Amino acid sequence: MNGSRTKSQAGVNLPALRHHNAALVLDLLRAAGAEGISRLELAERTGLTPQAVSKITARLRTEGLAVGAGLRPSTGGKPRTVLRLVPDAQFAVGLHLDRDGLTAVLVDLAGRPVAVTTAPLDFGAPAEQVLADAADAVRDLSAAEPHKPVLGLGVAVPGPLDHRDGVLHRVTGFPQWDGFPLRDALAERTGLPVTVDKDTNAAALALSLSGLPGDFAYLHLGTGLGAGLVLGGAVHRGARTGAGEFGHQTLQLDGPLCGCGGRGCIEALCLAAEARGDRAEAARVLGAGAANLVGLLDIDRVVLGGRTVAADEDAYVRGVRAVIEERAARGRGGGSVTVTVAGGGDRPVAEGAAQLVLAPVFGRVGERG
Amino acid sequence: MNGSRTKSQAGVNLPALRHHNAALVLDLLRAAGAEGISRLELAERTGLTPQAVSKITARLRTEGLAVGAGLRPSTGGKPRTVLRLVPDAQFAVGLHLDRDGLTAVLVDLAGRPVAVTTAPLDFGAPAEQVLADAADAVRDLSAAEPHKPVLGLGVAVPGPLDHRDGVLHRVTGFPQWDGFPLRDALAERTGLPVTVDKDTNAAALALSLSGLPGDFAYLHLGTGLGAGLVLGGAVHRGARTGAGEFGHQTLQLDGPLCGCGGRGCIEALCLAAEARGDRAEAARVLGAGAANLVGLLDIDRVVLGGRTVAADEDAYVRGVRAVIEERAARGRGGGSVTVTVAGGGDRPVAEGAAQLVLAPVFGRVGERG
DNA sequence: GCACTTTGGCAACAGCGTTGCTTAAGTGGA
DNA sequence: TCCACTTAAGCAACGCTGTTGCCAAAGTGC
Repeated sequence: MNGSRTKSQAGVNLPALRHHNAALVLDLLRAAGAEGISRLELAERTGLTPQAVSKITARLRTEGLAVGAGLRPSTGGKPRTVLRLVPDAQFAVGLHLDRDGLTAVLVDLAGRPVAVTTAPLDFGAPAEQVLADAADAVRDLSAAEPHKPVLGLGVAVPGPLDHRDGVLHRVTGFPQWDGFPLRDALAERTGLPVTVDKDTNAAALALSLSGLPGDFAYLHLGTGLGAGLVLGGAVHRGARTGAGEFGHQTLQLDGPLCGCGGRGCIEALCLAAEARGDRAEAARVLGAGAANLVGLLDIDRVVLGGRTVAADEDAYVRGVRAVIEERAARGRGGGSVTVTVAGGGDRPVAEGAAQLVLAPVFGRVGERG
Repeated sequence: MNGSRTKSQAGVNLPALRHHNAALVLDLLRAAGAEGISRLELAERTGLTPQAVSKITARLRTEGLAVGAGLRPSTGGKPRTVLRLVPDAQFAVGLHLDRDGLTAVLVDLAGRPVAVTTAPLDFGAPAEQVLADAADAVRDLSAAEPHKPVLGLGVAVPGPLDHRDGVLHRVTGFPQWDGFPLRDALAERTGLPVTVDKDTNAAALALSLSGLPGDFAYLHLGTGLGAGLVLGGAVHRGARTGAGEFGHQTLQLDGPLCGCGGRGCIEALCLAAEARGDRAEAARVLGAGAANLVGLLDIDRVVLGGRTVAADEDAYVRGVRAVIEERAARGRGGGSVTVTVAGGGDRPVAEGAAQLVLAPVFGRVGERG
């Protein structure tokens, strides 16, 4: 109930209250997974009374979003009824448009993929062609569950864009997309509500909704270096969806020239080390950037991903962890920061794109969303 | 209504809804200042119906928090009644404990100081002595408005701490404060509810509530270098209130040794340049760090403050702005970032400390607060 | 002076979570 | 086997929220 106030419109009336509490309960059901959760646990976690939870879950059951799933062992009285989300009540489509390929995935309410399509893609081709290919993939995928509602289409793209109106800015190397209204164009072709976001934000959202606790940064090292930030439990996009520009942070004042025109950028240093086979140095550079980020934002975890990291996960995790721990030892000895890798290569990006659609169902809207 | 979900307890019932909407209206009244705002504008801004706003403002008027303040010019019908916050209905005390001095300020609901006290302070003295001095200052100040309620005491301290339980961690150079429960100790001695935060966060909060729009970073360059971040309209504190560790970001890999034990920290580079009289280089270094931050978080504005900046505001603003603009020109040409200075030296810190108490009244709670 | 516009309060209302109570469904000792 | 006890969950009444429909108040302008 906090966050930006600048645009206002934050007044809450009864329908909004009802929707909020229902989303809250749905989110807890989702987090509980197949094991389920009892009404009384829901009441305890939400701060609502058990009776209120009973009413809310009754509505969810009539809508087909929740069902009973057995009983808990008795603790001396009537056993608790366990409630569970019905994952295949609704679906969402995620679409990852990359420079050289397209991945589309149909996920259920629990975020699990039920159908996947991949296809080569020339992102430099005329917009009409790219849009047609994308719309075809989405249409094929939607047919996989013909009788269940598809809530919408989430799209992850590499370049800078405006998350609110879904208009692309100039994607590096593909000037023809500058100013292109991708959201509206795809909405028209697919007939679905469309949400667009950066690929790193989608990956971070997928990680956040997959149960990763606390605040974290997702660092993606592939052909470039970018970051997705989850702060206060929500994806931080910034005023212009530009947050996460990590690769061109200056890490070496007056250092070697980078392709962006700057000097001493993390991306340039890191990829140069990788190119000359010095993986330890690449990891150390990435670690220094990660440590900067950890200190600045006081996050709990750093998650590494991308093709370059996937090639030698251990080396990168060890190298990054070493730098962060060394710096933490010099500062306050407080909470330890976890360094892990995101498995699955680029798959999380497409799934995260689908989560752009599902997140609002569970009350998980980004700040300034 | 977004933000962290990990700790739950986010269920909203009718009293919570009422409180939220009342705080929302109060915040708009505060932002409108002495000019006031009409019921219909409030309705438009909140998304509530005019009748709901009428009910809410009627309650606020009976509580003495709002009053009518004249009429707007008619636009062809009955003129709108303007409502205005009653700033002296309630007060809050802000306390800034610095290494060598103490500043206490009594502010009204509008955040305006009505009484100020400064005193020398030896932060290295025994805790009992420091607490007694602080409590005395607070008591004297509260007496300035004897018949009006003082909502609480906000305290800003230099070192790392936990904002939630108000316990200090080891303040650099003052090991005796490590683990000291400052919040509870001061609450006992003053009889007021106490909120504790880092000095840079307090300054950032003061700037945010004083009407600075959008997201921004406050960079404080004095004896050290720190930052306060306002993201999504709220102060970002991070998991352990440690966010804003800016001075020891690595900006020059393997650069000169810093007092913290690291190499190439912004603070070391910046203060070294300042020490040898090269102010342009100091500003350039600060600008490089600021540009990193702007890119990472996609913020709208950078605010500079602190004694070192105050000594030559123009040089720092120009230097920082130059680096940010140069880097923006290389990236997407999007929204321009504003670079300004926070006037008033250290005064905003004490006022921001008081705002720690006032912020919840206006529904302005930090994430994970 | 009268028609019109706009503001804002009054009264009735729908719907939210809460409270008080009852029923359902177990455990465990006599 | 029975019965007292415990715990879970629904029913009914309720208080309070913002909303809706209506009307009085207070201006403008022909």
